[in-house]
Amino acid sequence: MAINKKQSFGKKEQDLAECAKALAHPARIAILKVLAQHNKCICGEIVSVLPLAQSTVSQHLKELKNAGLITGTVDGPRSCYCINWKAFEKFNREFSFLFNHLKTEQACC
Amino acid sequence: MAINKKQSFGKKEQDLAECAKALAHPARIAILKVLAQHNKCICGEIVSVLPLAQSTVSQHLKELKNAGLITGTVDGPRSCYCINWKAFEKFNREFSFLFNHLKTEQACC
DNA sequence: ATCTTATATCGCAAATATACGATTAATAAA
DNA sequence: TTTATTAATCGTATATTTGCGATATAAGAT
Repeated sequence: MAINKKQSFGKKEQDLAECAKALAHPARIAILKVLAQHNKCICGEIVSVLPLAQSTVSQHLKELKNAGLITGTVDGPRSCYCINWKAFEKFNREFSFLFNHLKTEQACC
Repeated sequence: MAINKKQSFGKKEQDLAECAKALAHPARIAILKVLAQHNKCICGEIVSVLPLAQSTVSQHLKELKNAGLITGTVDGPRSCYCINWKAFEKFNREFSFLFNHLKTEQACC
């Protein structure tokens, strides 16, 4: 694109969009699902479950971490990721807050 | 990318990701916010509020409509968009459902 | 010290998204 | 019928994302 216009929107809009972007790929949804089901540190199991190369999974994990949706600690040759439930709750809260005006009214089209 | 791997994931994951992708831009969040505040059909007002060209806004509206998050009817020289609250509720439901395992437990990292 | 194992990072190619101006389409107004 | 007016679509350039193989890194095992 010619210019990046994202900066011209409010911080809330940018943050929400950023978080949504992290969720905008089935691989990352699948990763989160695995993490949620375990709800404990798991390591290379994610790669074996997903139909993607190790490097690709690592990249997706990095994006989820950057977005704050998961936490991760490196522990030598293996690392450990967990869901950051607080971030999810925040996302849900912000998300609802933005749109919870007049929800009961009927749309006209 | 060489190959599109999105198809190798489940339908639920794909749908959720698709919906998240529609939310993954501050302009579209801003559009939804405006629509939510009005909760009635508004037309060119969106263009005048956003810092984007008319054609760009139209494209964003199209994406939101494709994702099912808004409804739109063309009415001659002006069109009319509304939030599809049902779609939002569904998104919220699916989203929570995917991750509501063991939410109360503490993550380990 | 070398080998193994698990994971991150780099570099690249291909696909998709973003943004705009120009054009088109479709109705209302004159 | 001609002339606005409003919004969709087309064509396009540029930016970003996706995905992989190759390589690097970091610790444990031998």
